[in-house]
Amino acid sequence: MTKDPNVDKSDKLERIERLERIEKNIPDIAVRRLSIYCRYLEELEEMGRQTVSSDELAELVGIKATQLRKDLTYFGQFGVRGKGYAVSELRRKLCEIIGTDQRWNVVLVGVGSLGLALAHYKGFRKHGVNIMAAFDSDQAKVGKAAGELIIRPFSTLKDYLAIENVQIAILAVPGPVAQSVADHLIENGVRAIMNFAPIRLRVPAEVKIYNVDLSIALETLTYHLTADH
Amino acid sequence: MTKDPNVDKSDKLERIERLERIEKNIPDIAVRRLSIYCRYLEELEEMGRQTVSSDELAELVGIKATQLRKDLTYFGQFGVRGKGYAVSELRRKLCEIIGTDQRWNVVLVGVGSLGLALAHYKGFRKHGVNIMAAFDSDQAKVGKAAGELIIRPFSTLKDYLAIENVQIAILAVPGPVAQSVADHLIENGVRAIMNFAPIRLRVPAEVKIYNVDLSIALETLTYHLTADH
DNA sequence: AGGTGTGAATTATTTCACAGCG
DNA sequence: CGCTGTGAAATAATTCACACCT
Repeated sequence: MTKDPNVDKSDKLERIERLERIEKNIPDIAVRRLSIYCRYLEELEEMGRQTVSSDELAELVGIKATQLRKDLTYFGQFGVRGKGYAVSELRRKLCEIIGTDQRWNVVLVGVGSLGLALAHYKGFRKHGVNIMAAFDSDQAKVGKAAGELIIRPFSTLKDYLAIENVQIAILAVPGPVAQSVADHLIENGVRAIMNFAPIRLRVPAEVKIYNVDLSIALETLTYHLTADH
Repeated sequence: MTKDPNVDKSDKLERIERLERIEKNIPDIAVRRLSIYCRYLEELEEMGRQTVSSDELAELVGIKATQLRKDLTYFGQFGVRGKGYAVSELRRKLCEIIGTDQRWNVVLVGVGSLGLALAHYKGFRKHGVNIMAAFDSDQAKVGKAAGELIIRPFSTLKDYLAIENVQIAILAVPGPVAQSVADHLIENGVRAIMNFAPIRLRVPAEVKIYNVDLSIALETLTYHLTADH
C-alpha cells in the first residue's frame, strides 16, 4: 500500500502542533471563550459576512482584541495579516477544535423541573448534542414524556450505557444522591458530567465535570448589591 | 441625643475594614467560593458540628485549605488559632457578607421551558431569594401558572418595577430580544441580572451580570472529550 | 501541639508593544 | 498601510512557608 508523502507530512505537522498545544497547557477559560467566538461567528456567517477582524469580533463578544488573538494562538494560526479572519472557515475550524462538529450522545439523569427544562432546551441540539434518553428513579415519572423523550426507570440506566455509546451525562438529581449517581455513571463509561446538583463531585482525574450552580450565581449577585461594594 | 462611644468606635473600625477590603479588590471568584463554603457550613451545622478546621472544610469543598483561609481574610478574621472556626458563627457571618441574610425581590422575565423550571426551582428560596412575579410577552402564556406564580403580560413589567422594590432579574428570554429586555429592566431600576440568554449583554458598569450559558458548559465538555487533550 | 492569618513566592492570565506578513 | 501573531511585561490568583495565637 503506497502512501501520499504529503499526507504523511501534514499528519506529522499536526501531531507536533498538538503536542505543543498540550505543552502550552491551554487554560479552560480560553476554551470557554472559543465557544463564544464560535457563536458570534455563526451570527456573522448568517449575516453573510466574509471576513472579520479581531477588533470587530472582540467588540461583539465584549473583550479585548489581543485576548481573542492570544486565545486563537493556543490552537493555531487562522488569520490573514492585514485582512482579518475568514468568517466561515474560522467558525468551522473552531467547531472542530471544540468538538461541536461531531455528534455527542448524552443522557439526562434526574427529571425534576430543571431536568424537564433541559430536556426541552433547544440550544443543545444546535451544537451536536443529542439527549438520547432521560432517566428518573421516581416510578410516577417513568413512562411520562420529557420533551420528545419517554422517561425511563433509573434501574435501566446501567444496561443502556452498556449498549449505547454515551460519553456525557447531564446530572439534575437532588444533591444528596448526586455523588452516588455520578459514581454509577462513571463506572459505566461516562467521561464528562454537566452537574446541576449543588455539590462538588469527587471524580477520577480523567473525568471532566462542569458545575452549573444556580444558587451560587444568584448569591454572587446579592453580594454585589449588598452595601459597600 | 447621646451616643454610645463603643458603638461609634466599632462602627469606625468596621468602616475602615470595609475600605481596606475595597482596596484589596476582592476577586469575584473568591465571592463565588464564599457561597460554596456557606452551603457546606449549613450542612455541618445541621449535623450538629460545633467547629471545623480550614483543612476539613476545604477537603469537603474540594480545594486547598490555604485558599479557603486566604478567601476568608478578604473579609475579616473568623477563626481561632489552634481550634478552627465556629461553624454556625462563620455561616452566619458569611451569609451576611453575601447578602443571603436579607430578602431579595426578583422578577423572572421570559417563561419558556427554562423560565418555567426556574420558577419551580426550590434552591433559590433557601437563600433569601423570592421570585415575586413572572412576565412573558406571549399572550398565550399570560394568566397561566408558573409554579406558584401567575404569568403576567410583559407590558406590565415597567409599572410593576416602579411599584415594587426589585433589584434582581432572571432573564430567560430568547437571545435576539435579550439586550432590549435587559435595557428595559435597567432603565426601570434593576441592578443585577442573571442572564440565561446566549449573548453578552452590554450594560452600565454599575449593573452586575451573571451569565449562565448552558451551551458553553456543554461545549467545554466536548472539547475535553475530543482527541488529544 | 494544632490550628489560623498572611506576606512572599509562584503560577496563571491578561495586556502591551511591536515584528512580520499580505 | 492594516491587522495578525507573539514574546515580554504587567496583573491577578494560588500556593507556600512560617509567624503567631490558644
